Amino acid sequence: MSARIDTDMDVKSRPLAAAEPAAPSLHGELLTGLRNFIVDGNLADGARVPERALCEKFGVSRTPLREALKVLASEGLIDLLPNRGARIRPLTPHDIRELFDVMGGLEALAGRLACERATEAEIAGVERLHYEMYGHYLKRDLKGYFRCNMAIHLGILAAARNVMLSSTYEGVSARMRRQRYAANLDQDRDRWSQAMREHEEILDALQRRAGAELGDILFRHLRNKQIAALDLSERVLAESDAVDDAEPETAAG
Amino acid sequence: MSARIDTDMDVKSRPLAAAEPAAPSLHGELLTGLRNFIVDGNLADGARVPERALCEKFGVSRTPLREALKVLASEGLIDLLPNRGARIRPLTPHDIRELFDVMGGLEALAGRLACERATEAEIAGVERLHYEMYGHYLKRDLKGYFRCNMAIHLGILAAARNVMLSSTYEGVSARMRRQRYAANLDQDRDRWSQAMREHEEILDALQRRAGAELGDILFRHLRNKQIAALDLSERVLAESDAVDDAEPETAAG
DNA sequence: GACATCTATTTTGAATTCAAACGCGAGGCG
DNA sequence: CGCCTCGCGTTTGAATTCAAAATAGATGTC
Repeated sequence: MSARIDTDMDVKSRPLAAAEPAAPSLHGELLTGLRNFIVDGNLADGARVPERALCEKFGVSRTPLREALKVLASEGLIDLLPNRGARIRPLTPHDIRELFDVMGGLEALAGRLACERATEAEIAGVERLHYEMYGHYLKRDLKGYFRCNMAIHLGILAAARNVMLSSTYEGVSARMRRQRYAANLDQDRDRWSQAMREHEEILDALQRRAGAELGDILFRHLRNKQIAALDLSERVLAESDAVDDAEPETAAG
Repeated sequence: MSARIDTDMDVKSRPLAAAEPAAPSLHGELLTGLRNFIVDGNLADGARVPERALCEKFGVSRTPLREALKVLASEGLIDLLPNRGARIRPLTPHDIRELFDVMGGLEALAGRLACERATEAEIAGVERLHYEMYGHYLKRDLKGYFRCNMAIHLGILAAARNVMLSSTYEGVSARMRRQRYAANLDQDRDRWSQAMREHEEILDALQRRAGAELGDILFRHLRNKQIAALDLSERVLAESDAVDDAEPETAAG
């Protein structure tokens, strides 16, 4: 349980230090900047989004800023309460479960498509990263391990050659990135070696171009990550999720 | 060939008939209304989105309308060209392929989750719909068939109990709905009976709660739909998609 | 007669403005 | 003493305004 779990703390009280004087406001510049600002955790969970302050920070008036907020709300990063402004959307354990499952579905899809479309070079690239990651695993180098891990998943995503998948993935990824449950693999050796074994299977299936199989492995891989992450987050938050399986959801309105 | 393929025709010349005087503009009302307006095909592919006219139609000023346009652009329904306004985003065959694959991934995920979480009643509901659909198939009742088909897929989605999955699905679904390649099943008996057989497998796997298997079937089901749709769309458009496999996509920026 | 250039009008993007809703605090009441 | 109500400043949501960019039209040239 390292630092970096602050769910409600001082983060928000930071005076929004005036960064660069804001570039000439290229079309999507503001949106991206604002999204990064939020994803990077500069605002605490549930905190009000200070419209005024952000206008100054980004050097724009409220009109374009509110446009960006609307987009971020549609992406699920913030909540927009009528007449009560925007707040950072806090993720409940239930939300996290959902996000991991969706992520698992997207990873599975990426794996399947990658098996159909990856070039030999791309597969070789993943293989190289895999062994590099294995090295980090042996040395218990968590940082290097994570870097390779992410590169592998991004490599598979890229090999899937599907722009819409990539952008959907990026959206989900952004929401998860806000959390940073830097899975405590170094504490939990079993999980780490299990993850490593799963990665062996991933590489194997990719090399055999066994799409359905790879998809299945990737989904389960994410499931296991989810379990580890929730285990951690629940241990930390000790926040019951009673409402969880309550609402059957009528889906697509 | 039936009607309803108009890709470029008179649709746009419609004078934007002033509909209802626009409700009291509940928070997301405008956005939803505008999205439906576009999804329903009231504007032709590539057509300019007439800001001014829509303001009148919905009874709002340009500010909230532009906010809505930004959101729709982020959803991929329209393109927003700097200083040149919004246009309806036309889907190339390449886009359609991507959409179908993503849809397949989402359906697969829904199926997998449904196997974990569906109640017996929900499975029974899908079973009922399945046999009703089979009846329509025997009678060659395309309309009834489609209705049941959609209900089955929505039923599985609902049983997956994942709000984020549902909303992602809805987003993709909306983009596809604009196309309406009312798959010419009545022309293509082979495809129709193949689809019916696939649905037998879907029901079977769901009843056995065989998640991975159901996911696989659903993905392939969508793949086959994709092939049929593209076959149709390409036959109609005769539009080459040369750029297709060109751009490897660096994914997640 | 076709093409290029310059001007007027329209459209876009963003700031400003304005009314309504909210939230906080003081004062009044039970 | 605690709770409720009223009023004031602040914040929000949306219309209006304004400058810059683009489009269309007119004019001149080759």
